[in-house]
Amino acid sequence: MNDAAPTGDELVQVLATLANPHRLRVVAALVGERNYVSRLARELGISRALLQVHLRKLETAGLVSAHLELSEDGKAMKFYEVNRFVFTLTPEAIAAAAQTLTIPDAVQRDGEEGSRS
Amino acid sequence: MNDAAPTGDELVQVLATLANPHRLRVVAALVGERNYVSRLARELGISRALLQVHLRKLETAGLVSAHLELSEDGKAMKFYEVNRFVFTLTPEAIAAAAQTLTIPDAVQRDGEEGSRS
DNA sequence: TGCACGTGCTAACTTCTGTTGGCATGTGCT
DNA sequence: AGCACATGCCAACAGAAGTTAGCACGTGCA
Repeated sequence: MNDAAPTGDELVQVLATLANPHRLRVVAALVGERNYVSRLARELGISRALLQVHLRKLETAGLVSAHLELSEDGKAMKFYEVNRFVFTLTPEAIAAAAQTLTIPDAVQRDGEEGSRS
Repeated sequence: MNDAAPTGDELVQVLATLANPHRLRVVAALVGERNYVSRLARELGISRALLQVHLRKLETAGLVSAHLELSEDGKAMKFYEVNRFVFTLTPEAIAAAAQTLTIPDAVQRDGEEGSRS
């Protein structure tokens, strides 16, 4: 989740996760200000159910992380915060990542093995 | 298409475009080696129709560019090559981009404009 | 003429994703 | 008890995206 070359699949996942206005806003809202689900949903003006889905995707991609906490009045609240990450997208970086993509399904011919850097 | 802060919508488009194994491979195949559609399709092992769709997306996102050329034997061939681009993905960059996202759909109420920060 | 090779397009199917709404759980306070 | 607020999950729909197959057009060459 750093600047080191990500695998193709990781890259695809991160990009797919970030390629969504809602999730971009979620990340933006979380920068420098951790928050819990319900409140975040209110601030962003979207439903909790929807936000949860997006948060889950972000978390799965490793872009945000969550931890459950108990507020003073005993309520369980799930706080989210953004992780530090840096992804640099250039043709070369993509070319490198593409070589580590898992094979769609088929051939993977023989003379091919030296694949992994 | 450079390192300068992209708008939210641009970012979303680029990320969505790159968030696909096939398109990653296409970009990879095009790095340092321009190619024409039919040949590229053969090399990648995918159908021309499919490749065309992906190439179009890549082109729309500004990641590759095409120009029609006539081969020596008079055949019209469409050559593609990758554009130079650099996108740096960090929480902060995303936060900045998110602010320039076009409104999802509805209200865009009046007192809303100075919204952020 | 017929084949090989290049281009482009579109209709149709399948699969994935986003989104909503409802219902369940739990707590503290009046 | 009833309300407000927190969490979680799931079924269902709508729409977007990926993919295939087939057709059109063009050229050069045996």
